[in-house]
Amino acid sequence: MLSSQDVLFKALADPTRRAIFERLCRNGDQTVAALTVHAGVSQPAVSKHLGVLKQAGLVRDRHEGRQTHYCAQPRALAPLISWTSQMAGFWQSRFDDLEDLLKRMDQ
Amino acid sequence: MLSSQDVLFKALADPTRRAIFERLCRNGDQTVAALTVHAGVSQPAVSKHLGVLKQAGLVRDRHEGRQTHYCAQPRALAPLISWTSQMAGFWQSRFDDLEDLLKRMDQ
DNA sequence: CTCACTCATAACCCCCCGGTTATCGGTTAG
DNA sequence: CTAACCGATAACCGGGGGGTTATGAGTGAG
Repeated sequence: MLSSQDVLFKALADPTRRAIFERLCRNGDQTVAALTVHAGVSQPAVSKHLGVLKQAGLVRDRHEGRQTHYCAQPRALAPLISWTSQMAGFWQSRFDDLEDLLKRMDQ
Repeated sequence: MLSSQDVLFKALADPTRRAIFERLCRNGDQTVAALTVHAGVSQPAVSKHLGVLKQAGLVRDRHEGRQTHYCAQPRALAPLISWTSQMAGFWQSRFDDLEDLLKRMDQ
């Protein structure tokens, strides 16, 4: 079983891929050619990265004639945010428990 | 140059490593042996993972006799949270711009 | 002092992943 | 219709990363 966090973290672990996603978030709709210009890698590489991002639900594609436009789906970041806040939450709650314990000891 | 997000995403991209970090967040201080029991991999593998997490600032180690205790540092997740909210923010601002444009067109 | 225990490091292996070039299917321009 | 363009797929390659076993450094127990 591979969790949704796993897919997201793996998809965003690569710098090139993260840069592509970032660009789509900043500047909105982009064709593959436009993304390739700034990616620093070949067009097939960009296509592969877009495939991974699409599998992770981070982008959507739209065909328009012979071009393919991609756009970001930041909503897909939700599980990631959820996980991080959960981690921070666990830590906080353990801290609260300790504080609680200290208070009870104080009485 | 490798950004702090890069280190964090790469560190958390591996399921075994994420599980170790998660356990440290949930249950607090753990020795290497204790972590190894639940990790599903050998002790040297666990040590390597802990090394990566430590490099990323996600854990701290404390030597106590011949044992080494590790504890989570969820504060290190900050850049990750920052990045994700930034991505969502860009999207939101572009949305706001569009709304703004529509309002101006409406006049 | 010696032996057992805990963890880190070394040395090695294999597979996955990110890159490349070559090519193909689909689409539009001329 | 033909030729050029756009993007995805195929086939291949090299490096890195996660796994293992073996061993070493440091500490505590007896």
